[in-house]
Amino acid sequence: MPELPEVETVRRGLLVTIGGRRILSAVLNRSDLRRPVPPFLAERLVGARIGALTRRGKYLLIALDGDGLLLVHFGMSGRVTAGGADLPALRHDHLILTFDEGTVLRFNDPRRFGVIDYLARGEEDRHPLLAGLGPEPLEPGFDGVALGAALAHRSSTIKAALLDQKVVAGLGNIYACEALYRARLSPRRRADSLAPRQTARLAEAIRTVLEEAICAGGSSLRDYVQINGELGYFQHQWAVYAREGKPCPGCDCKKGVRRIVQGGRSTFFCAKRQR
DNA sequence: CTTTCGTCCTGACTGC
DNA sequence: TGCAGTCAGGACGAAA
Repeated sequence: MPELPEVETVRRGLLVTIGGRRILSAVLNRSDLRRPVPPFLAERLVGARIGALTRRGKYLLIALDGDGLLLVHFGMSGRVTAGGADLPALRHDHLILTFDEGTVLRFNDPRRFGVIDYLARGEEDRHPLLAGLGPEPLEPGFDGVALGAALAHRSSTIKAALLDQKVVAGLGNIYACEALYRARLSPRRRADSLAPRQTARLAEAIRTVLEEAICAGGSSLRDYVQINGELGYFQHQWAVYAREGKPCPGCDCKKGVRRIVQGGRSTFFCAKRQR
């Protein structure tokens, strides 16, 4: 479930471990991920030096000298770890990169919902996976007005809308639930029913929950780890997610946190506090 | 156009 | 202990 904070944590970790390094070897063990990995990927990577490391929504973009970009999406179970050459190869290590000075980077994804792709620099805006993405919630332009515009004329629930990457890039199930809790908005509200002050509150809640999660190194539920293998610890700060029946931290309601299913996804919320 | 639903996949967990 | 069944969920494509 790597969402924006987890991808951002990986990006920052990679900055330190592989920034400026040269790729000595690239081994692609299997290419049948969510979409096929380009067959020429490995040969393009060998010899390349790592340039800028950026992120768009839940996508990690690793620039290579020359004119290429390595695009990585973690899907459900993807993880990237960096270590020495002594680390044993694991099942589901789909891409293994060895760098000068001996660092070994592994992309591991048991469920293979992840994506690895290669694109030319300047193609970012046209790439099918990136072209339709909504605003970056941590960029300055993201506020209640922008969010309100994205939610206008949407009849779906606000919860479903927040999971739509066209509305805002980077939220998944965990942070959508947590942001709605912080904004005191019911996940069952129609997306287009929010008043301006409510969209402002929600935009601010999205921003703060993501920032706090990044500070905590992300949330570790089952699969996610930071690139050094350590767990994130934001899961200890969840107010509602995966806390069905437990007391809501913000009020004394008897029922506690409730779980409902929306669009096949679990939603956790406090019916008293969120309206 | 928007929205919903089924699908992909494997590991962790539950219940018998 | 073992095995079958269920569940989790990001994003796409098809259908409504």
